[in-house]
Parts: sequence; structure tokens; C-alpha cells
Amino acid sequence: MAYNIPVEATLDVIGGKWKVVIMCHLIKGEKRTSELKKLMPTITQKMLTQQLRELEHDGVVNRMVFDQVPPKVIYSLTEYGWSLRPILDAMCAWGEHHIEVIEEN
Amino acid sequence: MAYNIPVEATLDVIGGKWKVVIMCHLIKGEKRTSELKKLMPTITQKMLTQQLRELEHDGVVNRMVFDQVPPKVIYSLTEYGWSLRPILDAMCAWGEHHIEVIEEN
DNA sequence: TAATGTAGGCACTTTAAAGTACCTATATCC
DNA sequence: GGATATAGGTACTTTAAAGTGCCTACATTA
Repeated sequence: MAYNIPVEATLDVIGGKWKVVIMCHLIKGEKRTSELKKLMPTITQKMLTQQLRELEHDGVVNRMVFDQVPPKVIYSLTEYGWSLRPILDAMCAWGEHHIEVIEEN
Repeated sequence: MAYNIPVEATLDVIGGKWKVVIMCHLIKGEKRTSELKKLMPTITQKMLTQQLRELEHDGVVNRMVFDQVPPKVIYSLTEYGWSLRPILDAMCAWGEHHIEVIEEN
């Protein structure tokens, strides 16, 4: 793909409603699908899977499947994914200075 | 508004297809509407105006209207808008390391 | 034995984002 | 007098994003 301005490449990878949120959670450590689901109560199973697939396809997220029942899948950031860290950190930091957060239970 | 994770507040302000691109241009200096339009050949007039209105509403962009004909309007980042700079810089930098850019003419 | 939990797949519908087309005002230029 | 340039507005349509509902497998638990 070609862009008019380089930052569009960044948006291609982490644009959209969920990707940044997912990656912000993965920055704190690898997570199972169900853990991510709990951390993001309003995402649907379909959206979660779909976004993870795209992140995996773009090489920023790793999918580790354990051959057991019930199924177990662990997601983590790839080394390439870690290169996005300055962006994610800056976004998280900015957000923290501008809102109230829903209480956890 | 309330969020599950602070970074959602950031996405509220700069999320979407165009806002980051617009702000990356404004970081380099204030711009007239027509200048922004030239810098973003694929944005429509409607989208440009609409996104600028939202950015203005969120306090990150300033709209300066000159009372003359033909009309002249200049957009610039507000001080609050400048607080997003670390994010925009990081996003621009990441993009620059991951694509080819369409040649300008 | 029947319910539970996990990580999805798939078809379909809804909603939100984005795009198209056409309209305004008026000073200045040709 | 008619074209041009500027910064929009508005109604409508298209397209993409997101959501809903229902389905699978099977070991473990109650």
C-alpha cells in the first residue's frame, strides 16, 4: 500500500476502535482470550477474535495455541509489536490525565 | 463519558480515519482549509470540515476566521492540542519506518 | 447425566462512518 | 457581465465497521 503521509501506515496497523486497547492490555503481559474479554467487557467475542487476527496478520501480536481441552490460547506482543510501545505509552499516559475510569469490581 | 481504560479517552479525541492525519499536518504549522485539502488529496470537503469541527469542539484545534471575501479560515493547534504531540510524533516516526510514500508533485 | 467453560466459526442485521451531489455568498479578475 | 476562488451547508446514498444469535468440541465438574 502507498500513503500520502507516513502516519497512515501507523493507522493501518493500530487504527480502529479496539486495536489500541487490546495492545495496551498486552503491554502489561500476555493474556488468554478470556482474560482479554474480561478486561474489555463491551467487546464482542467476534470483534475480539477478528481484531486479534488482524494484529497477528500485521505481525504485532503472537498467537500461541495449547492443544488441550477446553482450548487455551495466549496472546502476546511480538518484538515488532513492541516497536509500537512509545505510541501506546503516550496514548495511555494522555488518557490517564483526562478522565474518570469505570470502577472495577 | 466514562471508560473501561483511560486510553479510550485518547481515542475519543484522535480516533477515526482523519484526525491524526490532520493534526500531524497542523503540528508543522497553522494551515488554511485549502492548504489542508491539498495536503490530503483524498479527503472530501465535508469530512475535512466535519473533523475540524470535532477537533475544535474537543479543544485541540483553533479556528480563526478572517472576515473577508473570498473567505479565509486558519486552523492551528491549541495549547491543549500540543499536549498530544508526544503521541503524534511517535505515530509519525513509526510510520516513517514502515512505508513508501506517494510522490508529491 | 447434564451442565460448564473455552475459543472460536458463520450467517445475518444494524449502526456508524464516509462519500456524492448540489447549493450559498461575494469581492476580484478578465 | 460572467467566471473564479474560498469555506462551508445540507440532503441523500454508499460502504465499512460493529453487533447478534446460534453452532461446535470435549474434558471436567456437580
